[in-house]
Amino acid sequence: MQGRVRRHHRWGRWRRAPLTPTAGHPSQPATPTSSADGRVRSVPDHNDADQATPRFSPPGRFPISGTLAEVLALTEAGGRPHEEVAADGPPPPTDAVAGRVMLWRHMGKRLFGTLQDGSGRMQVSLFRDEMDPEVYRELAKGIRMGDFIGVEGYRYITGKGEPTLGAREVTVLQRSLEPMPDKWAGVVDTDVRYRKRYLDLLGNPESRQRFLVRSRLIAFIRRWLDERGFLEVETPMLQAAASGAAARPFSTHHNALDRDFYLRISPETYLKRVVAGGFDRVYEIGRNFRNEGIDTSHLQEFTMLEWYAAYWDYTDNMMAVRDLIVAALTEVTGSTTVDHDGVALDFGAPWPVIDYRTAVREATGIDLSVVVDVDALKAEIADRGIADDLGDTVSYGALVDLLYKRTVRPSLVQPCFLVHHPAELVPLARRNDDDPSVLDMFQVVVAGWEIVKAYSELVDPIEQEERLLEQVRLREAGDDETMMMEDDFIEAMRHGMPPMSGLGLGIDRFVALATGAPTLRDVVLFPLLREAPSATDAGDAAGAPEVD
RNA sequence: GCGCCUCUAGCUCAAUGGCAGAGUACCGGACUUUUAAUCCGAGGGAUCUGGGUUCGACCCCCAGGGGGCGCACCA
Repeated sequence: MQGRVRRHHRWGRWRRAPLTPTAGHPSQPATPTSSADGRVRSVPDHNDADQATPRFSPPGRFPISGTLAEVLALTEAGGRPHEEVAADGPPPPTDAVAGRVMLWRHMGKRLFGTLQDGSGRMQVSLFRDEMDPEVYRELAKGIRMGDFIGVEGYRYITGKGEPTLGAREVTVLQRSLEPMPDKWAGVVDTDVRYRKRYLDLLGNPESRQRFLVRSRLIAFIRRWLDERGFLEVETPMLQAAASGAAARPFSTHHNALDRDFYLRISPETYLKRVVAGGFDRVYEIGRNFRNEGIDTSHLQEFTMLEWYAAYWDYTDNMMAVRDLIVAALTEVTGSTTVDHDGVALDFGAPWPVIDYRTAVREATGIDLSVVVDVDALKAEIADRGIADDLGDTVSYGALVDLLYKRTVRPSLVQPCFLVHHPAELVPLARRNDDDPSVLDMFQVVVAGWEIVKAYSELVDPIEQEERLLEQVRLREAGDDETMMMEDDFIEAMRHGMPPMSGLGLGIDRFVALATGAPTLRDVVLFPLLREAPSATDAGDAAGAPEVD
């Protein structure tokens, strides 16, 4: 890495004399135009990287007849050998393609280049005998990796069987002033991969594939929900009270109102208000924000799917989400088995249903149906040496959660349903009719990752108010991850809410599992990072960011 | 926040405490079927920063910065 200031001293490539007579003169920009015979276009060049404006006027559009993948398929299907196609001289162009030059192999009187666009790659060729030799020379010497070009040409198959577009005209669309990533190794430095994601996408096909899968997966989920009568809605990200999850929020400030707001940690209570308004099935795919630590399975802003269905309970959601996950995996990967860190996760097999308190008892010997208050649970946890330093944990729910995460969750590898969490864990969930100390709730846990959380919703305004007041008491006692009271939400519930069940699915984690990505940062285009060191800071030279 | 690892040419990586190198990219040249083309030649370095030890530091020590992993926190 180097600072901007020094770059121009290193790079001689642009100090070369311009290749065309008019290319170097600002008042006479070398617009790429057809040469006299109308067959090939010349190569405009920059001759000085300090010149901010390119000294040619690249065309603003280039009509293509198809993507590289499309033209490649046509060529594969109908292409004939070059001797045959060009037996009576070079044939007229049949296709027009455009893309970034990834490889440029010059071999004297002919050259082969590889273009890349959003659909893939395709080889193009230039023959000196099929164009003005001077223009051929300019193209052969002037095009560099990273440049964008448009090629009009004819299809043929090379002797080695490679479908190729033989160029009759080449148009330089825009040039690259910076070098491309190593053409074999790509970008390896993770810092560069995250900060300059465009280079990662260009040079690392597996990264590109991951984001393709992400997009397809989200599109599939929308389609799946739309087909089942769900309506996509949007609810506020700026909220007066952060609610719907146990997490610390980011706060921000509205100037005109002179009032602080929180970035939402969950859309839950707003989506329930929408259901109260008569839209029986709604969903939202959007960003949630949580002010927490950074690791491979947590992001500060993450994408969550939440849906709510009136007249469903949590068992309806168990069936629905399993169907969705299996269908989505099949759609984007063609399989119901994914590899995670060398472990094959089989979503196609039955998902066992694991009772939360039973699992905790089997893992620790602590029976949560007997140990029901904070101090007793603390003592049990300390006695067994499961965790120390519990002094600042003030709520029973938080302790239970900690216990589970330490002892049970890591052992849940294959997809499973974890059900009937203790009632203290979620103040918005409905209690079980037979055992009010647990919730009608489940999570889907895979590889120790919670990818789904869902429950039958509490729609009784009286009980809801009581349980949120308990959260407020816990907050006053020092638990900073409780939910806040929302009078407006309670009021909506007092107007009446149908029985319903909601579900949340962590899109980032699902994508990471589907693509075998070891960290969530690999499935987010621009993950939050520390501030890049500034190029203007005295003494700095490493990792200088590209500010332009 | 704590611990461990890491940072060398644009990129990917070498270099017992003794003249900082290769591949690739870029620049010049050769080449009529290449596939990371090949071959010949040239240029390119505050070895992340600052301090220290030493006759001598990419290398050892201290401090700082970026990144990764683990722990903690959390979905």
